Amino acid sequence: MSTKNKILDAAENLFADKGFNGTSLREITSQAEVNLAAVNYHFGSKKELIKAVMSRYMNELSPRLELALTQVCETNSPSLIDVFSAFIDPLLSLNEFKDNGTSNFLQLLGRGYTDSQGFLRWFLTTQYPEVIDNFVLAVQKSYPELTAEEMFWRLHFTMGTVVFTMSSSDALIDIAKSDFDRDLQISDVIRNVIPYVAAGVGAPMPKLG
Amino acid sequence: MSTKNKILDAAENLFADKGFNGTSLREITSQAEVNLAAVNYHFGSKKELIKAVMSRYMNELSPRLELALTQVCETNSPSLIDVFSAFIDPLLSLNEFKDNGTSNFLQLLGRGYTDSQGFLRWFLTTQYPEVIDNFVLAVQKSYPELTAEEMFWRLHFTMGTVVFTMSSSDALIDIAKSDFDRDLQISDVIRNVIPYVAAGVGAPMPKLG
DNA sequence: AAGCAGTTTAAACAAGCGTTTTAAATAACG
DNA sequence: CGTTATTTAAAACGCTTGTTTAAACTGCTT
Repeated sequence: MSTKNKILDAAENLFADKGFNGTSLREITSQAEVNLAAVNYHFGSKKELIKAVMSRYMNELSPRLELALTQVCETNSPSLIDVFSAFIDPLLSLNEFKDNGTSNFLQLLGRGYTDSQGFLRWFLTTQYPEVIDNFVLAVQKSYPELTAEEMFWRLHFTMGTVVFTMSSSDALIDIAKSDFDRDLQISDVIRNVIPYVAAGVGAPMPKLG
Repeated sequence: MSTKNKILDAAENLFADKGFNGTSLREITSQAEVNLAAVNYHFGSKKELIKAVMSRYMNELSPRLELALTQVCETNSPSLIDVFSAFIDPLLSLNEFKDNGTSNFLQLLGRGYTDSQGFLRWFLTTQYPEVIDNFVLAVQKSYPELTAEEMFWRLHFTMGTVVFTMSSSDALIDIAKSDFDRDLQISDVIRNVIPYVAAGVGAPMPKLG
């Protein structure tokens, strides 16, 4: 395995676990068993390393997500459950791409929105806008009465639900084990959250105030 | 104003804005216009300062929330909208307690769940368990079919929605202004999120798999 | 007025951070 | 094989972090 990939793998796991600010380059390089200077040699800076970690996933996920959402749009009358369910397979496919891929990616997404004052949000929305566009189109098709403004709010609420849930999914899975004696995985958490966000996005439009 | 309170006020604003990890004691003391060592003198450590900032709000909020939720439980057949609406007044009352109180508190809550690897979650759930208990009781009253396990998940999803939304509420309000020409405040965001979370928690129980 | 606890101050501490620099080792290629 | 380019290695850089120290100052009581 190349030094570059060893760094990416170690960085990904540590970032997901402890956040970007909370992970030092020395932790990364010592877990990757490479020299400290290798990060700056291969990636230039910590910030560029973060981008590289995210890009590796986005480049894998983005086309699959685009395809799945396009297919949903082409069906006759997709429900919101259908729209959100379109995320399942592309997300779970990240597990074949890499161990713990799904979990890591979703946790990284969560970190990126709260750590580092939104620079990752900027990065994702400017580098991968078509993902959001496709998603908005799919939701519009299944809930045409939703105004653009309500849509904006509800999509952001959904982002919050998913991202927050995933960034603490390890703790949730632990609690589910101890409190309800359930052995769950990240895929179960994803399937669990879908009815929730679908109902949230599908809530009736509030009366005009 | 006492040094202690100057520190608490400055710390609160900076923590809400940049997170706990992202804020240094030197930033806090220079904004508070007190000496650096004053933090350790009055609070002992940065961690204790974080607790103090949160406690100041929780001690204000907790009894009001308890009262409001108890009152909802006493009504005949409360809807989930009623339950979540019970949060509005207690939360907005924090604005009288302090400028930007509501916004700051909710953002701090969000920070506390993602920064610092969940120590704040531990602190809140162990120090203020009655808030959660009351909330669970109220939800059970308005949706008795919900199993304890489903309740656990949905309450956590809700926490995620609210906490994430609030931690990025400033950005959301900016977007609402530029995209939809709306001048919103934190109270509008709260009112906006209620139908969403109420619908999410109220989603039909999924079929047994 | 002296003493004293409570508070504030400036300075220093040790540790960790991202990054850079140096030199040595390795690989690629004519 | 020899030369050039790439990659690794160890050390140091300058800076920031939370915390501690010891001295100075404050306002109050005896």
